[in-house]
Amino acid sequence: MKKNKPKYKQIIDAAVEVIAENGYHSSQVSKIAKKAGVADGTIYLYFKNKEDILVSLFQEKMGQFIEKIEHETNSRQTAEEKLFKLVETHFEQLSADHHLAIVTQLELRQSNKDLRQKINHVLKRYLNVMDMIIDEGVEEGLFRESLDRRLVRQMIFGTLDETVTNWVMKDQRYNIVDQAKEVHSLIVHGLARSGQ
Amino acid sequence: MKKNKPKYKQIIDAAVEVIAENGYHSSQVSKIAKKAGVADGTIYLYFKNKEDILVSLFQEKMGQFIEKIEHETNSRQTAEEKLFKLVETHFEQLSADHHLAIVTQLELRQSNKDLRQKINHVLKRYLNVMDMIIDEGVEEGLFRESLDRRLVRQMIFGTLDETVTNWVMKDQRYNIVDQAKEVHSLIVHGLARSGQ
Amino acid sequence: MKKNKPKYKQIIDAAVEVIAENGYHSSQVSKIAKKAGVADGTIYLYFKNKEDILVSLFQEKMGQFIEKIEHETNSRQTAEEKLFKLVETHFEQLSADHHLAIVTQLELRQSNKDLRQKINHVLKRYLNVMDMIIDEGVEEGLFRESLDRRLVRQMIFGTLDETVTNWVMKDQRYNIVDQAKEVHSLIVHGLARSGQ
Amino acid sequence: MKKNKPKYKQIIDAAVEVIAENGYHSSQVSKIAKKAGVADGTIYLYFKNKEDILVSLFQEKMGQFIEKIEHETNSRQTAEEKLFKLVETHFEQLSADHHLAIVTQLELRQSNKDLRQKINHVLKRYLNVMDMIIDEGVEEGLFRESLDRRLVRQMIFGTLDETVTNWVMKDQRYNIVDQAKEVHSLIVHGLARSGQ
DNA sequence: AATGAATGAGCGTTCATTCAT
DNA sequence: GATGAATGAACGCTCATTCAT
Repeated sequence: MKKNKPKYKQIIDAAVEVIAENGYHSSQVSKIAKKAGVADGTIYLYFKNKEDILVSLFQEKMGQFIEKIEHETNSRQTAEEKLFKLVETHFEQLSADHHLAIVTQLELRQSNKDLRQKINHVLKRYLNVMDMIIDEGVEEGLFRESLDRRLVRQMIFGTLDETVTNWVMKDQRYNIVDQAKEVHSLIVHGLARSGQ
Repeated sequence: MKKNKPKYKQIIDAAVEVIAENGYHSSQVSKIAKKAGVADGTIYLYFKNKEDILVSLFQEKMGQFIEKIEHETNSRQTAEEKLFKLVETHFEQLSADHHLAIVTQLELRQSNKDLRQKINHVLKRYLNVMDMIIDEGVEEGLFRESLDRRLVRQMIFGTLDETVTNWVMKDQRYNIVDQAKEVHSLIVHGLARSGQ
Repeated sequence: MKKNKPKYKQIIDAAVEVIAENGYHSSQVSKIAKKAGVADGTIYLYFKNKEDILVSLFQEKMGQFIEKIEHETNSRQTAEEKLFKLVETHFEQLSADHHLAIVTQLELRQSNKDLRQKINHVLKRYLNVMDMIIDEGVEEGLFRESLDRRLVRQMIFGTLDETVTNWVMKDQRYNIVDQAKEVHSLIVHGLARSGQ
Repeated sequence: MKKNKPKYKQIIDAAVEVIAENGYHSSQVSKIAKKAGVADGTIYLYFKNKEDILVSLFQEKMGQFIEKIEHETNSRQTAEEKLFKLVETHFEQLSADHHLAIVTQLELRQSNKDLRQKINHVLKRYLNVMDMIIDEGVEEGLFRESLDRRLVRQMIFGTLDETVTNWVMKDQRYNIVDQAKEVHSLIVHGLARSGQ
C-alpha cells in the first residue's frame, strides 16, 4: 500500500506548500519534488500523474477534515448543537492550516472540470453528514418538515464556503472561528427577527 | 471608446460561446478570433491581452445582470419582496442564457487569483444591492438589528452561487427558477420552524 | 499549398542535414528549426509533428529520386538498357547527395514500424517501375517467362539497397557508380558463367 | 563465464519475446526483467547495459543460425548445391522461430548506427561462408571468374534479407521456404533466359 | 548473488503575443 | 484599422542505470 509509505505523505505535504506559496499554475512537478526532497521521477512511483497528486491531496486532507467533523458532531446531542459544531469545526480546521485553506479555497478551484468532479465526489461524504443532521433536526421538531434537503445542503455548504473563501482572500486577517456562532444563527434562523 | 465599436461586443460574445462549448482551457485566442470572424491580431486592438477579454466579458455581462436585478428590486416595496425578486431574477437570468451560466459558474473559476480578484471587484456592486435590502429590512423591523452585514452578504451570495453551480453541474436539467421561493424562505427564516 | 512555400523546403533540407550529421536519435526538432533558421513553433505551421517532417522528407526526396529514374529508363530502348540505367541512376543520385544517402540508408531505418510503413508506401512507385521493365524484358524474350515478379523485385531492390548501404557504412569511400555495370550484370546473369 | 549461467540465456530469451511482442521502442529493461523472472538490477550483473543485451542476443542467436548454415552447406558437394542449401536453411530457420524473425528483420533495425555495426561484425562470419562457396563455384568452373566478391555477397545477402523482410512485413502469411528454389535460381542465373 | 526503490536528464508541442504589410 | 505568419518560452513524463541492503 503506497499510501502508508512515508514518501507518499511527504509529497502530498510538499504539494500543499508549493501550491499555497506559488499558486496552482506555477506549481510544476519539479518544484513539488524539490520541496519534498525527492527526484522528479520518484513522484511517479507514488502517483499516476500530476492530477493524481492533486486528487490524492484532496482525498487525504478532506478525508481527515470530514472525519474530524463527523467525530465532533457525533459527540453532541441535539441537531442544533451538531450543526454548530459542524460550522465551528469547519472553521477551526481551516484556521489551523493556513496553507491548506489557500489550496482548497482558491488554488484547487482552478483545476479543470474533470478534477473538480473528483473533488465533488469526495465532498459527498460531507453532504451526507449534513443530511443526517437535518433529518435529526426535523425529527426533533426543531427544523421544518418541508425542507428540500438538497437546497438546504447547498445553503449550508454555500454559506460556509463563501465565508471561508472571503476570509482567505482577505489574507486570513481576522479570526473566522469567532464567526461560527453568528453563521450558525444565520443558517438556523435566517435573517428574520425571531417570531417573524 | 472601443467598447462601443461593433467588434468589441462581437469578440466578447464569441468568447462566451467558445468557452461554454470548449471549456476554459481549450479556448485559445485563435478560436475566439475565428468565431468572432476577425483575425487573431485584431483581438489585440480591442483587448490588452487574453485575461482582459475575460475581465471585460464578466464586466459587460455581469453589469447587465446586476442592473436588471437593481431595476427589479427597486420596483418592489418591502425588503422581503425585494429579496425574493433578487433571488428570482438571479435565477431567471442565468436560466435564460445557458452559455453564460456555464461560463460564469464553471469555466471562469479556473482562472487565476488575479483574474478572480477583478471579478470580485465587479461583484461589489451586487453586494451593495444586498446591503441596501438588508438595511431596509432592519429598518422595517423585519430583519434582526444585530446582523453582521458581511456575513449576511456571504450567506446570501454563497447560497445563490452554490445553488446555481449545482444546477449547472447537473447540466441544467431542472428548473431552477422554481426554487426561488424555497431559497428565499431559507435565507429569511433559516432551517428553524417558525416561532422557534 | 504549404509544399510550395519556401520554408517548407527549407525545413526539409535542414532536417536532412541535421539527421545526416547528428543521427536520427539526436535530431531534436529544435536543432532542425535552428538549422532551418526558423523558430521551433514555425515547424508546426508546416508539419503536423516530428514524424510528419520525416515522412514528408522521404516523400519529397524519393519522389524526385523515382521520377528521375522513370525519366532515365524511359529514354532507353531495351529492358536490359533500362535496367542498367535504373541501377546507374540509383547509384548516381545517392552519390550526388551524401547527406541524403546517409539519411535514407541508415538513419531513417531507425524509425518505428509506423513510419517505415509510410516509407514503404512511397517505394511502391519504384517497384512499379521495376515491374514494367521486367515485363518488357519478358516480352522481348530477354528474361525468363517464369519469373516470380515479387521475388525479382525483392532481388533487385535488395541487391541495390544492400550495395548502397555497405557503401555508406564504409563512409562512401569508393565510387559506387563504377559498380553499376557489374551489379547490373549480376542481376541479369547471376553468378553463373554464360551458357551454364 | 557468465554466458553459461542459466540466467544469461533466460534474459536473452525474455528479450526476444518482449521485443517481438512489444516492438523495440516499447521494450523497457524492466519489462525484460519481469518476463525473465529476475529483478531489474540483476540484468546488470549479466549485461553491461541495454545495448549489450541486444548485441548478445544477436551474437547468441545468429551464432547458432550461422553454425547451422555452415553445417548444412558442408554436407553438400557442389557450390550450386551448397548455395541452395544456404538459401533454404536461411529461410527454414527464420520460419521456425517467428519471434526471432520479427526481432532480426524489423525491430533490431531500429537500433542506432553503433549497434548496427556490431551486428555487422557478427554477420562477417556469414559472409565468409558465402565467400567460400563463391570461390568453390569459380574453381568448379560453375561461376564466372571475374566476380567481385564483395558485390556478390551483397547481392546474395541483400536478396535474402529483402525477401525475408517482406515476408515478415506481410505477417509471415505465406511459406517462404517454398521460394528457396526460385531465389536460388535468381541468384545463380539472374533474370536472363538460359543461354542469353 | 540478488533486489527494487530511487534517480534525473532529456524533448516534442502549444499558444499568447507581436509586427511587417 | 486589419491581418495572420512567425515567434519562443515553458513543462510533464519516461526509463536506463545505480547502489544500499
